[in-house]
Amino acid sequence: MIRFVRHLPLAESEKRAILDTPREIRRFQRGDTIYRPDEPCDAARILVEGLAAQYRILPNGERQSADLVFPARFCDLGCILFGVSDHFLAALTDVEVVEISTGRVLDLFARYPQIPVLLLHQETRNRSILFERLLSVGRRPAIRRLAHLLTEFRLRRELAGVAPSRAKRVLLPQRWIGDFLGLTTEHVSRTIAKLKAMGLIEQHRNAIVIRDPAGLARLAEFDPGYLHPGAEAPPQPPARRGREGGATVAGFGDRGSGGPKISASES
Amino acid sequence: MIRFVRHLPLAESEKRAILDTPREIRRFQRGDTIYRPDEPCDAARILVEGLAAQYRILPNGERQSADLVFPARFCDLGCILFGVSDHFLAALTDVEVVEISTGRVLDLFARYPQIPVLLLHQETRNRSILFERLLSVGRRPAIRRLAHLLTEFRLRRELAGVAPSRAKRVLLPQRWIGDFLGLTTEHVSRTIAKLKAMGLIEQHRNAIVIRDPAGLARLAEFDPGYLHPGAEAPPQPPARRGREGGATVAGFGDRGSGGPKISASES
DNA sequence: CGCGGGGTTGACTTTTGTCAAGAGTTGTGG
DNA sequence: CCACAACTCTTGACAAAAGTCAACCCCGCG
Repeated sequence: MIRFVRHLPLAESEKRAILDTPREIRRFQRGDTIYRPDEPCDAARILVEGLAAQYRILPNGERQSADLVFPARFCDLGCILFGVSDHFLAALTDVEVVEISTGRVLDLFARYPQIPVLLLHQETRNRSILFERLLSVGRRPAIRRLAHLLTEFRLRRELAGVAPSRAKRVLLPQRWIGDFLGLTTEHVSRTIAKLKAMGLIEQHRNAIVIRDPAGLARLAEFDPGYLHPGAEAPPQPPARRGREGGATVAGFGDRGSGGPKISASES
Repeated sequence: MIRFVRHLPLAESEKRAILDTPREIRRFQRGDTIYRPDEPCDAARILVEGLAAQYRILPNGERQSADLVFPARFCDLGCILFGVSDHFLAALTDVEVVEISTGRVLDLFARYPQIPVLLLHQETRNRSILFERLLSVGRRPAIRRLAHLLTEFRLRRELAGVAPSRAKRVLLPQRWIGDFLGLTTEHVSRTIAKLKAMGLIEQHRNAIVIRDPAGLARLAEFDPGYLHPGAEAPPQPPARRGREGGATVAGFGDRGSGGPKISASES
């Protein structure tokens, strides 16, 4: 149930502390709104199980989604740091969320300085992903946008440990795909049809299955660098101090630099 | 020169430490590329003077810009945290950048845990701003996009301490405006013309001057919440509890901890 | 069964992009 | 100090991408 803590790249003592922190589990079903920006908000929320999507709305009701939230991730730092969240969170599947009160989180920050650093990593990566989404929406034509989104989600699921075969299935209502890509559902539907006609994907019921990951990535001109693949999930044993003027920080030892490259085009 | 440190919401000892850290100043002129994602990168870069823009490019050369970098801000956390930066930084004016080697920055992190927390704040806000940009590009028509961008920049400059009258002048090539908004320069030009015709802005040479800030904000359906205005510049935030040097996270003292109960899942 | 929520399809509209030419500016060197 | 080159911005005619509206299909479900 709190298995998610195990996957964080933190030292044992830090995990201990998190596990010892009082928390509350809340469950939601697919389609529920987990939180909204206009509610008071005094707890950190961490997704434990399921999949959720962050989005904002316009006065006319149009929605734009920024990103998916995967398990073991903070849903909204804004809530602890600013006391408000700046978006809606929707449950894309049945979902479990852990809540830890803001006060306790800040306490953890103070006692375990590695935690803010970890979050800083995650937030920096989150911003990078968002930047890439903006690039898609701003400059790529619909078909590439879609190819890119599908490739990104597949890759992120793999990086999070999902088996490649499973990661090739994307189960996401077209309405949501449109909200990620800034497209209408009609256009999403037509675009999916094109991808299908090209033999890059197939559809089973409401799921998209990537048939040719490499081809899809090529069409998307996908460059995985922005995901900072090296910095992902693999539980990182507590680090000893690095050499060279402290080139590493405990817990994030040798992330990044020179890091492992993931080719977008594996098949 | 390092006046920028004074504006950071940190304790004196922390500012001292930053000031005592060896660093290097580099200067660039308008139009220069300050860094690119394909270069090795082993230092944190903090903008001291001037204005810069972060952008990514597509293989065909199209650009999408994410955000402006204002003075006293880190340009790219990715560089220290992951050893690569994921974007280009262009100097929009003549610019001064301070570089502090990654090793020393990580050392500062370790010795002054408030610093990562401060950066976490900034990065969370940065992501929020980026989210709003995505909302613009994905869902708002060109004229609102532009109105929104102009309003955002004006407001952010005011929040950073620029006099309102000065903040109403936006000096930004249309090429860049297009890169922020995902539009071509031709379309930007036409859109500016419309805003002008509506009496909301005027143009003097290459500068746009906001004539009717309220009207422009209204057209943009601008809601400033995403800027987290409370969390901005004011050097010493209100610490209601422990002062300076203690157990509280500078400026984030005690946000509501005694947890009100949350209602269970809604439908 | 009949209902409803996705998803699909087609005809048509609107927005934005493309291409091309021209007008202002700015800066530079002769 | 002028002339010209190099930008940047503007404008127009046209093309393409994406949106709108409306009907319809397909299933799963009560």
